[in-house]
Amino acid sequence: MMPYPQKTEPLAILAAALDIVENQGWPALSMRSVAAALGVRASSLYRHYADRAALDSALGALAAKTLLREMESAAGRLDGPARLDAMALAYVRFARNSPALYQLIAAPGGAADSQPESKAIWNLILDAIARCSKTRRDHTPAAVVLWSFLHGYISLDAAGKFGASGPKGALEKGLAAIVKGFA
Amino acid sequence: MMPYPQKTEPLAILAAALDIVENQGWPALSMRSVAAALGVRASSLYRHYADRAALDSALGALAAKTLLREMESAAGRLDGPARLDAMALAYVRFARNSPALYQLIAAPGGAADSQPESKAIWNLILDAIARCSKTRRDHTPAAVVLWSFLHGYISLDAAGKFGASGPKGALEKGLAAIVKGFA
DNA sequence: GTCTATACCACGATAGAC
DNA sequence: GTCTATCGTGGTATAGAC
Repeated sequence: MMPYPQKTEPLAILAAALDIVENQGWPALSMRSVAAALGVRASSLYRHYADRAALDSALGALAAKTLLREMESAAGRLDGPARLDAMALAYVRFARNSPALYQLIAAPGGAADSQPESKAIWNLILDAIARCSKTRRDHTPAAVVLWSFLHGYISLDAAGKFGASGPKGALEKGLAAIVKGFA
Repeated sequence: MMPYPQKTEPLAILAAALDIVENQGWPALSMRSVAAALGVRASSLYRHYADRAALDSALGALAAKTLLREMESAAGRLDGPARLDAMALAYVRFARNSPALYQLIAAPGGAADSQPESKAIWNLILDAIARCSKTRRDHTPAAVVLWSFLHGYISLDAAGKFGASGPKGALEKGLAAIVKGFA
C-alpha cells in the first residue's frame, strides 16, 4: 500500500511529491507544487529537505527499494525459467504502475542508480539467469539483452509509439523467446 | 545533405540549435542560447520561427528525415537477414551519433512522430522483416520485439547503466538472435 | 515549524524604435 | 531583420519574524 510507515512531515512531503509526479509528470514537480499540495509554503519544505536534489534523491531511493522488493516478492521460491519470467513481469508491472518512479531507475540522470538497491536488482537478474543456464560462463550479455528488451518495450509502449495497432502480444513473445534462449 | 532548400537564416538557426542540443543537451537549448550562439538577440529569432515549439518541430523533422535516409541508404539493395541487420545497425549508429535528435524519435513527447517519415521508417522495418520470413502473417509483433530491443539497448547504454563491465557484445548477440528468429 | 518577504535567475514572448 | 526594453511566469533558495 503505502511506501513506508508514516511518521511526520518528511514522509508526507515525499508522498505528496510522489502523487504529483505520478499524476502530473515530472515537469509539474517543484518545491512550490509540493508545498501547495500540502497547504503550506515552499519555504517550509527546506526544514525537511535541504534542497530540491534531496527530494529527488529520496524519490530515487523509494523507487529502487520498491522495485527491488516487488521483484524479490515475485521471485519468491521459484526457480529456473519460471523465476526469471516472474521477475521480468514484476519489472514491467512496476514500470506500468509507477511510470514516473521508473524513470528514476532507467533514465539518464536517474536518481536511483546511486542506490545500493540498484546493484542488488542487477545481481538478482544475473542470479536468476544463472539458474536457468547450464553453462557457468559470464551471463552479463544475457542480462543486458533481457534488460534492454524489457526497458525498450516499456518505454516505447508508454510513449505510445506502437500506435493504434498496439504491440500485439510482443511482450510475451519476446520474453518467452529470450528466456528460452537462456536454457 | 540539408533538410530543406530554405533561404539563409532559418537554416543557420536550426544548425545552431542542433549544435547546442547535441553538445550540451536539451536543457541547454533555449531561444536565448541559440541566439547567443549566432551573435544575435533572442527576439530576433521570432522573425524566423514563430515560437519555441516551431523550433522543436523543425528539429523533429530533421531527425525523422535523417534517420529515414540513413536507414534506406544502409538497406541499399540488400535483402533477407542482411538487409534487416544493416538497417538495425544504421538505427543504432544514428542514435549514437545524434543522441539528442534520437530522443525526438523515441521519447514520450518526441517532436518527430507527427512526421510522415516516422511512419515510413516503421513500414521499412516491417517490410524488411517480411523479406526474412517465410510466413505471410502479421509481422507487427516481430517488429515490436526488434525495435524494443534496439531502443532499450541504446537508451540504457547511453545512460551508462551497463556500468564498468559494459554490455559485453550484447548488441551483436541479441540482434543476431532476434534476426535469426525471424527466418 | 511555518510564515512573509525577498532575492536571484532563466525562460518565452511582445512592442516599437531603427 | 535586428535592436532595446520590458513583461509575466515560475523555478530555487534564504533571512528573519512569529
